[in-house]
Amino acid sequence: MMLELHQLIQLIAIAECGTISAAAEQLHLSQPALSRSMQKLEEALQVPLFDRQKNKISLNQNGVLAVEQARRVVEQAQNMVEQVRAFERSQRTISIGSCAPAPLWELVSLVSRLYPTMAISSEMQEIQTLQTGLKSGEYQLIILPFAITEADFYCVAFEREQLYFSLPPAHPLSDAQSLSFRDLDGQIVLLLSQIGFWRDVCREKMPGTRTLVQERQEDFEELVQASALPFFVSDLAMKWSGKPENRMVIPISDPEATAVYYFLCKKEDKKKLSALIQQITTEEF
Amino acid sequence: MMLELHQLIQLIAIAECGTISAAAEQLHLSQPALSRSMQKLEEALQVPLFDRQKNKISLNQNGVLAVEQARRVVEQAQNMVEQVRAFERSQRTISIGSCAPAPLWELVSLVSRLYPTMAISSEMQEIQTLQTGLKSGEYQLIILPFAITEADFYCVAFEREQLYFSLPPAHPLSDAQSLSFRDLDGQIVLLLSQIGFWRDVCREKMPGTRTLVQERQEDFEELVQASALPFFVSDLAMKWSGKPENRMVIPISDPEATAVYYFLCKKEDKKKLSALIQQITTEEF
DNA sequence: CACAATTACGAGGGTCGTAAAAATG
DNA sequence: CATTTTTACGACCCTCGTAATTGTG
Repeated sequence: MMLELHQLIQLIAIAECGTISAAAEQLHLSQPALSRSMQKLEEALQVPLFDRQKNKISLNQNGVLAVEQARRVVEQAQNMVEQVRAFERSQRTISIGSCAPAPLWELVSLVSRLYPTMAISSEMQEIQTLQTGLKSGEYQLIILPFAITEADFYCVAFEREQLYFSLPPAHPLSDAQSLSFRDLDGQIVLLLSQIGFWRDVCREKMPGTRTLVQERQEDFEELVQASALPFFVSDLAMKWSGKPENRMVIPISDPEATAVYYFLCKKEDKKKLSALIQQITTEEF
Repeated sequence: MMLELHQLIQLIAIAECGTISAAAEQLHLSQPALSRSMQKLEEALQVPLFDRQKNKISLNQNGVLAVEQARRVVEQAQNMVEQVRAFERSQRTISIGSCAPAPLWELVSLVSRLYPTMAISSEMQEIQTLQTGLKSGEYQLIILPFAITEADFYCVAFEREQLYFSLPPAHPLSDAQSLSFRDLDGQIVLLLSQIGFWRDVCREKMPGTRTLVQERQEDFEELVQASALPFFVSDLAMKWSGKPENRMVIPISDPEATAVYYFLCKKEDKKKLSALIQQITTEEF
């Protein structure tokens, strides 16, 4: 005779339900089946767990202890299942964290082509979170707007993004060859919420600006069409989605309007990601 | 599908044996049965655990993690079995510790009459060990040669033992009415090894005496018959085993030759042992 | 060719559910 | 009389072992 997990789960159910009948129902099992199963458990333990009166059954002191112990065993087993599943999942997914949306467009497409069997999970996060996440293994690779030198990290330039103002033709500054953040500071500007670290740049360089932040892409598009408000575009955004219609696109001259994205991964993962790294370092962006 | 303990045990066996065949043999199982069982396990976990080459099987990374986790689960389960069994055993046994053999004769017989369903385990131990053992629950009741007052303990006098010298008639002191330890100090004395704290009394009161210590009762009896050496008896010993033949029995006058044994148990156990305590406190010894 | 793993298949053991019995409030 | 537990019994699922297949060193 062998102790089995399902018996422990049943024991716990009985402890929680009070009667065998109730527990059997909860377990989608017939009453007699559960009754016999508990007899088997007592047999396996070689210890009586219940006080049996013809009509009623209740845990004796052994039973109370056994339930307590069984909870630990079952918890440990559930823990095992979770851990193994999580590990397996992590084995076949590449988690990407980025400080901005644009690099993901290129990177996700690249990764999915190079590692077609892998699942890809990508998200935007605070720069600090990205770094600790890379260290902890939450991310296999991250995109930062600057290079960092850390012993465990491999770091290489990935691509460049240039920010532009998008202005309606009627806008007083729409014929400028170039503008700075200051030129539009104080005006109302349309913004998408999911723009990562650009949000911080915006706050810093245009502190007097009221921003209309749109959560949803569609709402943003709607407002772009309907309003004459300025907003931001970038070379990468236009490469992927095209130039905004009926708009003047004017480069922003501040150095902060140009981002160079760096690709980072753990050095121990360099081998696994070698195909990707090769692609990045050789490809022309 | 349900994770089961026997599958985890099998997984561990495979990890330890290296091949399914070897593990199957160790588990007294056929090779195909074990092979299928592991397929079921992978199904239950929804995670592949093995690298399968037509002819060879080996744990993959998931498998290595799973084995590690499985060990914990199985260990926890074994631990559960042990704990529950130990508890059950402790429930139906009364453990008695004594500083000397004589009180056990009466006490064990008393306990076995009063609690016929209980198993009795009795042993002699150092006084210090007895006290800590009572506190830790290793003993339900102990016998000490003195009373102690401790908050958690219930303490009551149990019985009295008076020590005698047993001398051959030809011994120079054999006609004395009474003797002290000093009177025989320096002579050779026969001793049984299992006499508990009397051994300490002996060492202290007769420091110059060489003792011939016999481990086995039969050897002791043999020497008693064959030699003319003095040895000890007590009123309780004589009550249970009779007077030694062809010997003079002479009381020892030192106060240390009289022991008053005290019965101690945890106050929380007083109720369980009430029948015994009633017997002890009312009975005349 | 010995050895290892998987697949196929029939036998047997074990567990299930239904039905019945016994006991209790 | 409803509720709860246990026993009895037949059905069925599941796992086992044997045998056969495939592949490897």
